[in-house]
Amino acid sequence: MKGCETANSPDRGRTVISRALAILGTFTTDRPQLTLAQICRQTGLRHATAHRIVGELAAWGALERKPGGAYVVGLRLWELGALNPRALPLRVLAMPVMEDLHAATRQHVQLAVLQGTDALVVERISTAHAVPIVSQVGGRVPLHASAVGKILLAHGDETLLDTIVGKRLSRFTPATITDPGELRVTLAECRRTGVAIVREEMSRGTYSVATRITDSKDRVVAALSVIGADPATQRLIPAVVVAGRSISRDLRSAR
Amino acid sequence: MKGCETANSPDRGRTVISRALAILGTFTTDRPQLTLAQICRQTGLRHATAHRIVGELAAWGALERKPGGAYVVGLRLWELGALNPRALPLRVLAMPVMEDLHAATRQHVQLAVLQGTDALVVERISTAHAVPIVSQVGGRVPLHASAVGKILLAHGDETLLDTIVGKRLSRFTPATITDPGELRVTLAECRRTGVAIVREEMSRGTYSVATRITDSKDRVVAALSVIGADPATQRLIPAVVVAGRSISRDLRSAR
DNA sequence: GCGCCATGTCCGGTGAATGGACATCCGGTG
DNA sequence: CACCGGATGTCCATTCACCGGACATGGCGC
Repeated sequence: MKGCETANSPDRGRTVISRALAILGTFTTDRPQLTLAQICRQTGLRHATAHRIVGELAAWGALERKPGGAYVVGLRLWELGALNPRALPLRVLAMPVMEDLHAATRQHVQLAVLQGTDALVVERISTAHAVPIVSQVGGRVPLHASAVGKILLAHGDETLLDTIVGKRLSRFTPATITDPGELRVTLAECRRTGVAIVREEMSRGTYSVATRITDSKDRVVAALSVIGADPATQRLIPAVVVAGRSISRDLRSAR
Repeated sequence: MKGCETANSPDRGRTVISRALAILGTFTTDRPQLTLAQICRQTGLRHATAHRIVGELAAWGALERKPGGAYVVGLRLWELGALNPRALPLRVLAMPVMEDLHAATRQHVQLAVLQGTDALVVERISTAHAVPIVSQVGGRVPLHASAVGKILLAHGDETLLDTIVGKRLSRFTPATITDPGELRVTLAECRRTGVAIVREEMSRGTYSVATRITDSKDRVVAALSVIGADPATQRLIPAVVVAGRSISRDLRSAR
């Protein structure tokens, strides 16, 4: 490999594929549907170009056109995404255990994996009467302020931690850890105990505990958490750990 | 110059995007991971071309490289696919009701939407002790031999039915409907009653009933089914209908 | 009517994509 | 160990698909 890491950042992509991917990248949870004009503005592409690319993507099923004329991500992409081993296959294994954990605790149960510099929520079981929480399936939560995030960060690459710290630890509540040193101590604790505890660090009135999920080679591939409304949520640590190890075991025997 | 069409591909897509999509399209539930060489064989692309495109897709996160060298669909695509309104958002609304239906019946519960000429299973709740079934989340089931499929087909475009009938109705069991006329009668019945009943038409020993899920404009957007092990599964029709209407109502108020 | 904006279509110049050739790395085999 | 077949990775001159300015269409409000 040559020193060719200057590929993407300087300007917007020159290759057709990068443009197509840029178009796909404009779709987010906040903006799940876009018109052609919006896509043009977002990507900076000429409308003729965007029109052609979007047309091709839509013809294949990567995008779909709604009656109004707006585009949404196509079902075909969902189908494709379902093949990712850390998403749906993991979920299929984890779901029964998550149900058990939910039944035993009556609290939100979350499953997340590492995606870039965030934790991606792959599955969640909620109760209508439990604490309202912001996260959603398919959404992201910060690594330094969530229980699942801390687990993933603690077992992640050293450079990942540097990246996270490097772009400053954003504050959500007074309890959010924003000091790099303090974060490192906390993460070391996570590695030692295998458990992460978060007390109102992401939003007031929510407490959560998380544990790791490992694959057959003992690599941490996901994190499992329970989210409650009071500090006593800590008492659920044993339940979470049991569930986490159960999923890890299923994962081991499955592959 | 042009004399290089060689053997396999008469006139494959010549645009870059179509090639990239062709590469993505080679990933299926049967072949969730592929090496570069396999991708080349599948798509008929030169390895230099595939190498470059795959590299670009992987850099963006549409594909991921496993330790062994094989590629899998990237988590970023799952994240994108989660934005499709007929996939995850629908699922979020349907899930609580599906749980209820599952609790009340102790049978498999399935949610499917129309994708091309198949029914795509978007969500499923299973029990370890229930009938083993072939379908899986992210997988497809035939429109003419499954309960969810019949519902979707009955309310689909007229041309869709022509297409399905046109490429012959494949037989899975002696009970599978393979006669176009008989199928049309069955579908008319589905439209009239709002319920589809399937008795061992897809696999022996499985019986299922399905109902439709409609959006705020009364368009059928999905189908909900319960799958049991004996003909008495029909007694669950009222439960399925109630659940289906409940989801439809939630769908109406949500958007 | 008229302007405004979004979408859709066309065509000539040109630079990104192609694919043949070469290089490297690995596991199997005589 | 030398050899081989197959897979991955890299390079570069040729050329053809892509780009984007320009024009056409269609809806909406004034």
